[in-house]
Amino acid sequence: MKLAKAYEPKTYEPAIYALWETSGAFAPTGKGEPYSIIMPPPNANGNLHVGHAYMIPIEDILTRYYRMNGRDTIWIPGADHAGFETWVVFERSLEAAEKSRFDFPREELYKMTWDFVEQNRGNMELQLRALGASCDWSNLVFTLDQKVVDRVYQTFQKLWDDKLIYRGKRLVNYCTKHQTSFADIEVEYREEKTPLYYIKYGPFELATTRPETKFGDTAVAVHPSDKRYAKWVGQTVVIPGVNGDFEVQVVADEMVDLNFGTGVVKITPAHSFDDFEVAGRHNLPLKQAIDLDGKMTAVAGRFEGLPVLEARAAVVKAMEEMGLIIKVDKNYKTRIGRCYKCGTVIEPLPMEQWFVRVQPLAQRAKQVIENGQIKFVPAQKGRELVRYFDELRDWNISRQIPWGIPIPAFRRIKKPSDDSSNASDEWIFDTRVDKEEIDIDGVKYRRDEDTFDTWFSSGQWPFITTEYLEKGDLARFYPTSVMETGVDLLRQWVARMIMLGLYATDDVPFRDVFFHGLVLDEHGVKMSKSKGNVINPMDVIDEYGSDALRIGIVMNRSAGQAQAFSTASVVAGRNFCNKLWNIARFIESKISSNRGENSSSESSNGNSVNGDAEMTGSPPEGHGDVMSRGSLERISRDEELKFSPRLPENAKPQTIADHWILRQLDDARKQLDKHIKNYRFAEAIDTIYHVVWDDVADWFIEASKTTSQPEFLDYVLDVTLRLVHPFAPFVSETIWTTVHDDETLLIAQIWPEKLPFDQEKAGEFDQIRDLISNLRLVTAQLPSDKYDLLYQDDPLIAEHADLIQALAKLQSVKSVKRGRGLRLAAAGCQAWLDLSDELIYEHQTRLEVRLAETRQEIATLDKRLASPSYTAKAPAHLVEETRSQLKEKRALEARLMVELGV
RNA sequence: GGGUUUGUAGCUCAGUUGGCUAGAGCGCACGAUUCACAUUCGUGAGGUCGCAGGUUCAAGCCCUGCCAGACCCACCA
Repeated sequence: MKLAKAYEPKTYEPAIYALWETSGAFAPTGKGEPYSIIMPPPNANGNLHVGHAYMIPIEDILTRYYRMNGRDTIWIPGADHAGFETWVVFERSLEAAEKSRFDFPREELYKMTWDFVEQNRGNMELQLRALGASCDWSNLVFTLDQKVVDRVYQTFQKLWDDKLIYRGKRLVNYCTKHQTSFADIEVEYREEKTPLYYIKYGPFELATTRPETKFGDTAVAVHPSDKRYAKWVGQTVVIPGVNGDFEVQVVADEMVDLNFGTGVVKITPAHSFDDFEVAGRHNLPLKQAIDLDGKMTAVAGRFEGLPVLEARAAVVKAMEEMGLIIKVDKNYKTRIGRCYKCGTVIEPLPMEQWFVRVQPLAQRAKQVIENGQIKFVPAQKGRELVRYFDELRDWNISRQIPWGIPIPAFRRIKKPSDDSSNASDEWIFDTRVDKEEIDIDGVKYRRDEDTFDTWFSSGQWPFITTEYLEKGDLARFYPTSVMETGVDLLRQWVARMIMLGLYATDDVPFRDVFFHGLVLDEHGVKMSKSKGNVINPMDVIDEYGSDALRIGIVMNRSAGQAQAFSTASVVAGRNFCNKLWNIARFIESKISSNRGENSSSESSNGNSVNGDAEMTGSPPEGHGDVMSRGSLERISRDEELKFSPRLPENAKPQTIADHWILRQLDDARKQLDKHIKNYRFAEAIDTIYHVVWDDVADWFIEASKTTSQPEFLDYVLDVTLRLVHPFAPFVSETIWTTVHDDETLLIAQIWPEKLPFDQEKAGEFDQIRDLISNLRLVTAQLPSDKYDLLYQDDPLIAEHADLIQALAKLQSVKSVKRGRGLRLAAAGCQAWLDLSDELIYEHQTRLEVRLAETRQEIATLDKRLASPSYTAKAPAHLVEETRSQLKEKRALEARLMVELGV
């Protein structure tokens, strides 16, 4: 059978994923301390973007790591109905069919959107699988699932009963095209040029960019300390306008900037957020001049019905004719809010909406963060939230799109005879939202047509998905262990989860929060469709493999920081997988040749025994072999599979290299534990990358070639695969399932515990390594040739002569009575490189440089130790360290001097 | 304007409570190589850690100021 030289991810990944999924390995075990992560639900009918390709690996590393550590682990996937995103796409498809939302009742629109989503659904879930997400699919939650709706209604009712919900006329950011209001964070502000009109305004002059809102003016404001206008404050003045005279009050308010324009501001409470606040402070009436279609209302008189911009032009013209315009600054620039989807200018408009009285919730959330009950990574994000909670204003939870959870509220239909003045009595809570009208004791009510802000439901996500309040099977996973999400969702999502979690469950929704930063393009520029610099993670997987993408994207990245995507890192990730693959190929070949001597029929598929073929067999066979495993009952998660390092009697570490590699792997294990605990994923990748490449491959495997012991090699591979698995699950599992014929899966194995090694022997290998490095350094400078190493009374060299000869590529290693040639500067050895005088002479300059460097270092250390304040104040162990360093350097200096023959 | 954050090798970035002789990947230079891997191996060059002060025995890390960039919030009618 042809030997596949390289690891081909595409050949194995889908089969490996299917194997995991069908084995039941993703499900919690019900044993051990719970560990839970809830996946921020990707858009159900969208595609994953490169941000997901960062988020999913992080969550998967955590999940796999804690699963291997014997925790009762669940990672709950989700799918988001993506209210607004989806609605925009769907509405565009309606427009394409020359239809509009106004042609259908709400139920039908909802159903149509549902079907639309259904058609486009599934991609996202396949892509999560391609990324290797080991999430529990059986517990996937869609944001419009009945259980979500039920719980959201109960929370709404609780808020309602606690008088934390109210109906208020508030200015909303309104897009007249989408016919919906937006949260502040959904409005995009851009600096734009717009004329600033200086106008005569009764006894005043003032500047405005929006003359058409004049019909909604109910006051003018001046600064309280402005002497120029003090006499007017409190009076009502008559303003001649294009529709005749009208009256406004003069009020004094701090919001006015003394130095801008004339220091006088016209107040239009219905169409400006600031003015609305001023109106609140001074009890000013609201006059609406613009309606929901962006056209002038009846208060505009003869301008009624004109769209805003036309009205502005017409009003300006009329004012010019009346001589009310003093001057126009055409180069004036201001920030204008626009709809982030369609670019329409956002109008501040007064609307009746549902609001959550948010401060009581916010203050509680703030307290929890200040008490340290939720750990933030990076920590400053917690402090940012504390400030945010203090400033947070009441939360508008109404949205005017049909694609969402209907608000369960009905308003009494007034009869002509009614004279109801108490507004709060008109609304009732009722969940029969499928009915347009309901009848209670002969009184008819009409439902609110609005839906909830998606953040209102996703803010309850942790306790909804775990069915905590319903005391469901997953309730033990609440609060969740960690919430992993993007920094951009700190306020809109994380803040709301904390507030609503505390409110509904009296507990924090999660213990830790980890924020990942934005993934930028290769040049550090934000990705966007319009710029055409979007990287599709599926293309990357296609070219380099899933593990490569995962390593490449997690490598060189720190929490909360926006950082560039690097193809070079993905390439490094792919090379790493290939390296691991080849380590396994090498070890497998040693094991199988060993087996070949002892037994005759070990192959599980009945083919002739050939390790290489088994390991790298062409895809159909490999695939079949892989697929034959993994039914649920075949996976044993029981005690006997526990990793207690299962070291066979004949696989004990023997050589110093054996002890050394166990020490290196054990160090790596400890490092990985620390890094994962601290959410330092880039460092963890770095650790695993180097222990596998530098230590296992470059030193241990190379050393093992002189004294091969297959059982021990097998053991090293076993440990290595376990350590690698959370980071590169596909390649590690592919190797595991191929080299083991015991039906186990790596995903269900236990993380290594302390490894058995002899510290002293490991140290001896360090010495040999040092000598080999030294030899390589010297010979690299010499003409390419093979040289002889001579040693004198050196048992360590004598014992490991073969190893040194092989790794340093020497011609021979010989014991001599008296050394000659170039004395080597490696610590604690009596060795010479047998060189001619000419070659020693050529090498001398290098040695001189090295000697000078060493002397410089000695001087530095000397100086440090000479300072009495250092020896007195620095910690004793550091002073001791400095002393031993100095001693070493002095010894090196002496050896170098011997080499140089000085 | 308020706040956060970044500035470390040619590029992308690490550097956890100050102990560093400042690291990694990629790139670059030189050399090697039939038999696990050219997606390889060995060796090396390359940094006054944005600038200027300060604290300390010791500063890439702490403090102050400045320069340059990014982001968030608020916003002038």
